[in-house]
Amino acid sequence: MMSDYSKEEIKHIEEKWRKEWVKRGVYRVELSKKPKYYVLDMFPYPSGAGLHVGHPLGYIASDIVARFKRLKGYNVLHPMGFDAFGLPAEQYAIEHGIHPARSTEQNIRNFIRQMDKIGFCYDWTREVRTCDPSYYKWTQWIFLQILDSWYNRRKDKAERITELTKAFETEGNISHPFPNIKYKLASSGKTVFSAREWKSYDEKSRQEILMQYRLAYLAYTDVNWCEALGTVLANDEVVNGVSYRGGYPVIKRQMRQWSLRITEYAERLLKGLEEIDFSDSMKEIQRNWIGKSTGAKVRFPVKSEPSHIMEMVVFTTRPDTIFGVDFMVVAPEHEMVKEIISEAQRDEVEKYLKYVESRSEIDRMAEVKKITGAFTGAYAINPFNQREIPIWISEYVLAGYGTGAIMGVPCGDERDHKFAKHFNLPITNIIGSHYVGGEANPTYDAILENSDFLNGLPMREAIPVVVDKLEELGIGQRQVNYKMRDAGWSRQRYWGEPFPVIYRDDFPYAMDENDLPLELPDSNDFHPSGTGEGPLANLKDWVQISDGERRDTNTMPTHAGAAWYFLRFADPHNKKAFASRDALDYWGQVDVYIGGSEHAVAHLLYSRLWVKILYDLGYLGFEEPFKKLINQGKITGDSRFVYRVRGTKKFVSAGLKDKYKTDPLHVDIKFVNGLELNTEAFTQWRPDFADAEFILEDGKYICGAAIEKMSKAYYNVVNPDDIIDAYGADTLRMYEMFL
RNA sequence: ACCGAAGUGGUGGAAUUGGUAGACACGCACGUUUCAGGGGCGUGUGUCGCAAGACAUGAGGGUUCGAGUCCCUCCUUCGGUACCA
Repeated sequence: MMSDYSKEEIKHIEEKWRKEWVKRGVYRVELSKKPKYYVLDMFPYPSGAGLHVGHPLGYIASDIVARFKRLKGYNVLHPMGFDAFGLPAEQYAIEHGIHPARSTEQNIRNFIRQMDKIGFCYDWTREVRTCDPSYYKWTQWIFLQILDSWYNRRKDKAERITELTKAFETEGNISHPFPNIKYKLASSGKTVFSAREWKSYDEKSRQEILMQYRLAYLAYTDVNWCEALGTVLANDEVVNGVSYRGGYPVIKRQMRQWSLRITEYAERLLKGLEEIDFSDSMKEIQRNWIGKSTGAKVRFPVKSEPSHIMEMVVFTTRPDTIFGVDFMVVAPEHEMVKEIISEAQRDEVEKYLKYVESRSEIDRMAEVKKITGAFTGAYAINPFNQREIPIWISEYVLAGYGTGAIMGVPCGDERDHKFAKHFNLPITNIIGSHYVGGEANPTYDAILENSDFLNGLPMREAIPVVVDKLEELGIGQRQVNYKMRDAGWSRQRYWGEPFPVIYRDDFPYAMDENDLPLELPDSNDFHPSGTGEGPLANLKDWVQISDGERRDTNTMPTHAGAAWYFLRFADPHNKKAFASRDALDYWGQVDVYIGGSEHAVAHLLYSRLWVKILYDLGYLGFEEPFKKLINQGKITGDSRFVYRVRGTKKFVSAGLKDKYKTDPLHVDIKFVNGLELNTEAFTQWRPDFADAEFILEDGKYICGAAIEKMSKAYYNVVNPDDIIDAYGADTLRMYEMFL
């Protein structure tokens, strides 16, 4: 069974054939008359740590599929590339002064070396890197196409902005209302305008209006701002409301940023799931993310001390419970809050707002048991029975979801119930014996009581009755709501694609396509500007083009380059287009896509979005990028522990550890043979172990063991290089597949 | 907290519809082999017990003649929760 070849011979043979493959170009593919097959791995982020044996798990599987299909006579596209923009390279640059371009280049070289050793049959002539100007030229180009588009709800597809202006010139926006229902015209305070009005607007007003429709648009959105560090932080860098580095307070701050109007595609992204072969759990995750719910929008008049004439709008999936509304809750950030506070409540509300500012969204959702809130002093009027309902603010209502306001029905909703109990608000029971006071009952089956014209109706049947009534009285309507929000597309970072726009009079205009790529300017200062803008703001000469012209100082997120790279592989060297239509038509969709389930929402949704937009605009013949998705699973590591006697430098062998009070410490598996620790190597590992003493059993130090996820932090990583050196590439491949 | 997935020997995992739990393999132990070795062959290997046997599929309940599989409650781990990739 086992070959009689030595390590050196194995190495020699493998190297010889790898060179031969490259020399003969055996894995190069071209367009042909043969049927095609496209096998793709999710391209890696080239981290400084290199590949560990977990990475190749999926790559080996796809390699086997590619080889199989090739032998079956298919023309197989099996490329590899690098998702090379990203935060870690930038942080590395700040800490070590090494330009991200250089560290990224080094890391990629190491990745390729490691992958080559494993003997993958990639067509390296097709390699793409998202940080390469010849690649991101087309990322920027696609962004400009998105910027130049709007979503025509009547045709249910994206169209060019010129189509919209044509409509405005003939009939105003009557057929195409503002996508954002909260938006009102600055000039009139209205939401509609006529053709005549449109023609009377100046350039800036027109652009302002068009911005409300564009699929890529500028708007004020929240960021995590850390005053002490003078920078915007990723959610990952914020832990319990303070910065991960340094522990400084972090607050939310509004910044003018790019967003993609992915919400316009919510329904199509949902429907598209039916025709693609993803696992049920994957589809479930995407469905939940999109979060479609049907219900009604209800308008309540508001009675407040400042006595503005106003109303508030809530979205509810349970309009049948409208007579059980005992309070209203508005998100603390909601713009109406400041207009309705009564004098008596002002101090309390402001104190509360200060508290909320310090809380991350995740904290707000996570700590549901902790009930907080403040009464505004204002009241909403139930439109059916004129009952006065107190309006509260509370962090459990999020501004971004629905209308940012809810109606509180304590007998039917557990969170509302806890809120009412906590603040001693009266609870109206509309479901009779289904509610006994201990906890809420979210049933649909109860017969309604205390509910005026709905009395005696089962709740399920009451829903259409009450919605019809709302529509009849003009105080509400049926409404489909999606939990998904538009995608924030600006990052205050250096290492990403610059936005190909120029600001004139503080308004962005698309750059000329012929001037792309807008290259990332060279820099040796990667520190944030301190003003909330990214490091690019430090490069004054680059930012300020002329007196009236400025560049955007943000860059795109890494999702941008990753949202279309599978298209570039079809025609990676094309200088005239992101890929030729011939190549796109031939290679088409990815037949099998292999990668981790952690990308279920971000990468996979953005890729689906970009493909749908390009399809709508006529650049593609298909609407879904990936026909079939396979999640490859994970490799666990076999960790080893030593046991330090608490408060000493003595380490006790595993068999004797129960005789002492000990703390387990991970020890690098390099120093352990089976379970036996190489104590000499261990003492040299770290300075603080240099004078370690060992309590041995049978003359040996035996380690503890556990199976954990493979991670550098647990010192249980296995580098594929070592396995290949010891056993050869085929052994690694077979072994991983056997696992 | 919410959404998703998963918990079966030392390990990877079998057990297609509710019908012999642990197939197959890795590892380990012992033996064996003109046996360099990480090779070959054999035996053993869930736990307790000398044995008969009893107990075992994250925990606890339930349905059933019969539950890893169905139902309820709970626990743990992993992934995601919108600026990590």
